[in-house]
Amino acid sequence: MPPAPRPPDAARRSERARTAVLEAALALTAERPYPQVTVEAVAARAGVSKATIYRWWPSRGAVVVDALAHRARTGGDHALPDTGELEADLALVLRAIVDELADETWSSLLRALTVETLLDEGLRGQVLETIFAPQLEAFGARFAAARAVGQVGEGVGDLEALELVVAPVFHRWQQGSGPLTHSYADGVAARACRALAPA
Amino acid sequence: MPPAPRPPDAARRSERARTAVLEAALALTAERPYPQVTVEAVAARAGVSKATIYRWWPSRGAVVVDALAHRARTGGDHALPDTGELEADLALVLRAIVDELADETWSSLLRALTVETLLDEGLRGQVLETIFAPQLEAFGARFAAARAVGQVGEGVGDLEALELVVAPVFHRWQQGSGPLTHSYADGVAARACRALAPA
Amino acid sequence: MPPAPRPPDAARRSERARTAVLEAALALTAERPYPQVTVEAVAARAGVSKATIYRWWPSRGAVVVDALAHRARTGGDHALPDTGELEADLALVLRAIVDELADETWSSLLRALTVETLLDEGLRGQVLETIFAPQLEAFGARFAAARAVGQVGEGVGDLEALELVVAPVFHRWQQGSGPLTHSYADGVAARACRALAPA
Amino acid sequence: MPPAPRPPDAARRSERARTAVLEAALALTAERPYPQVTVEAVAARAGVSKATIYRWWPSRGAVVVDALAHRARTGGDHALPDTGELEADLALVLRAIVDELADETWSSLLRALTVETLLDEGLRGQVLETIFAPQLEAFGARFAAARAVGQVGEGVGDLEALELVVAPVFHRWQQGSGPLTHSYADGVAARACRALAPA
DNA sequence: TTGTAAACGAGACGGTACGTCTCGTCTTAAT
DNA sequence: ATTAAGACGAGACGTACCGTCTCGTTTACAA
Repeated sequence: MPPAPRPPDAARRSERARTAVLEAALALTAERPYPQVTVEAVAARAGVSKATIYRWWPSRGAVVVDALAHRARTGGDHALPDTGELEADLALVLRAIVDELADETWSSLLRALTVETLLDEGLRGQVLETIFAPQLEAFGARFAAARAVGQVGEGVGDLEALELVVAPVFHRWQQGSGPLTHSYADGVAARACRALAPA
Repeated sequence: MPPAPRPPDAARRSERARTAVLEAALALTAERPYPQVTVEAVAARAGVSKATIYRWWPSRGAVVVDALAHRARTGGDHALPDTGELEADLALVLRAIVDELADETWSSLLRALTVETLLDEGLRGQVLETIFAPQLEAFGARFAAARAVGQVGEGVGDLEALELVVAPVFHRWQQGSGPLTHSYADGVAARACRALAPA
Repeated sequence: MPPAPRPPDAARRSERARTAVLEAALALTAERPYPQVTVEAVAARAGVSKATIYRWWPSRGAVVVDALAHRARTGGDHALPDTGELEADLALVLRAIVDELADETWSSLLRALTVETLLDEGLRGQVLETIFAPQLEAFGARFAAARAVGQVGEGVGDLEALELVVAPVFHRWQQGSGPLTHSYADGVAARACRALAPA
Repeated sequence: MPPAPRPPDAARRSERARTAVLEAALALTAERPYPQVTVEAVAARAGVSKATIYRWWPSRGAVVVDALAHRARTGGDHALPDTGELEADLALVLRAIVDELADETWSSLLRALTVETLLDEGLRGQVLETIFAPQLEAFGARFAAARAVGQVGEGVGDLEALELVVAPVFHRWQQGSGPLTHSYADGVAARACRALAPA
């Protein structure tokens, strides 16, 4: 067995380097085709040596996921609106999502994130925890409120409800199978609510 | 302008080479991590020179998409069962999909396909036409029958209906956010039918 | 055991690339400190890929040795002058050597060659065969003629005689222990002849 | 102009660290291929940080030269034997040199020293002063005695005489052009004395 | 304050895969 | 049946990154 390379000392880590790498990764991912987002390019853009990147992240994908997780973390709360009308609230959220997906910057980032999760099981888990879970929690809170006022039945779990709401939108975005408009968002919200309504 | 490289003569194309490449691509994609499915490896496995691959396909992604499209084409019909009960039929289809996704071979192929469509706009369109469209048509036919017997309302398009049915499953598969079981498939079918039912 | 990487096919080797590499190696070695003569720099200067260099040479040292051997090979004959007077002939040769050693270009090349032979046993043997041996032969021929006319005794081998003549000069060059002038060359030739003269 | 990094205060220098570095450098140089004698390795072996080495020595070569100079300094006197017979005394010395060169440890150190002097002009000068000059002096003393008893002529300087004696041996060692035996040493001594003898 | 420990920027290392380009060889379809 | 156009295999090539390494410097902590 090799002498087990001692892990780096996190206490001595340069915050400057860390931030520069994450920002460079985001910027490059947003502005060029993903295959051109190489570790080399990130290092150059960040003014950091490749060794520093490999010291702290195992792969390009890990950097990108970390960058997006970092942005998600610092991006403020994820709480859904609650006007008392679930369908209207969901429509609002879906319209926002649709708008984001229309933004080429955001779209590029999401594509990159998706590619990496498809290529690396570990990263998928990380995305699940750091990005997906908080969103599920936010949706769960809203669904709980809806259940309390009888807008959602008891038989459907939060995860299933969330999928009902967002999966069609992401599916369409990923397939390019149809337009992503506000009216489409409204329709998805309406259908989801019909499916979720108590029997 | 460069002298425009004369396109190869399709009439003289070696069917042996073509088949070998597609099969090698499928086999490699199924059996190893996708980044290791290189053109070089496909050529070696197929007993074909790299030049031959680049003569007929513009990229690795194109080979993989072609391979899967080929399999889809020759894979028999896509018609959905029609027992008169939409929900039961959809549940059956979703169970079959869930089973396929559980198969590591098929799962690998789908992951590779997804990655390529995310990285190349053109391939996404190709997948849409050669793989997605036939499935949409099959679903559309079944939905039409369901509408005829009043199990599906008039207000929902085929595409939206299809998304309602399959998007949650693929979403969960891609995120790894929950188990992909038969009972889950049944639940998705049930919720989709509630959403689709006439008002 | 790894699958033994098949050796490259020498028949297909690009003479252009080979020549460019050897010339670039010589040029760089002549014009900059030897540690800066990297494989990377040689490749860049030669307009050749690093892979090509590594395909055909195992190390930087091998390239440099090959380059110098190539130059020695194509550099014309090594025959010593023969005026009948051994001492005068040797003085002439040593003056030429001293002049070469004074040339910074040649001096750089020789330094590099020496470094590599010190670091790699195999290269030392190669230098011995391709560069040293021909010179020994040339000297040997002259010594034989000198022996025939009684200017050199029978008891001294060619190798020992050669060392007597050239070792002091190279030693002084390498140590920097004294000036390398024509009169010094004359002195060395004179002393060597006294040592070689028949008893 | 940068704030001119104050040179370290030699008075405060840790003798422990200095000794450990020099000894580690010698040990490593003796026991492994020279390219693997890195500053990192020396620091690790010496139980000293790299920064400490770079504070007191400008380069790896300087450490090695310093280490060998140190050993030479503390290695006792260099006086040559004087039995009244120059040739016998020189033969004795040359036999000792040949024995040393046969020792792989010593040979490794000398190879390293030679490499560094070839790569760095400054180090060559340092070696000349600290290692070569004392030896020249020792030889010079013996030659003076030999001149006094008429075994060496007046026309040959000490440096030239020294070269005549030792250069062939080092030349052969460096080239690997022939065996380094005691009888070879005797022959070199004999030839040198013939060359040095008064006219 | 010195020395240690370790992270850092720089950049060469040896190597993989890319996509292009000769080469001969072998197929193929139009003479 | 012959021929010639051209697809084929093989594989060397220039390019671009990979992930690792060493260098020499810098920073933060310990004695």
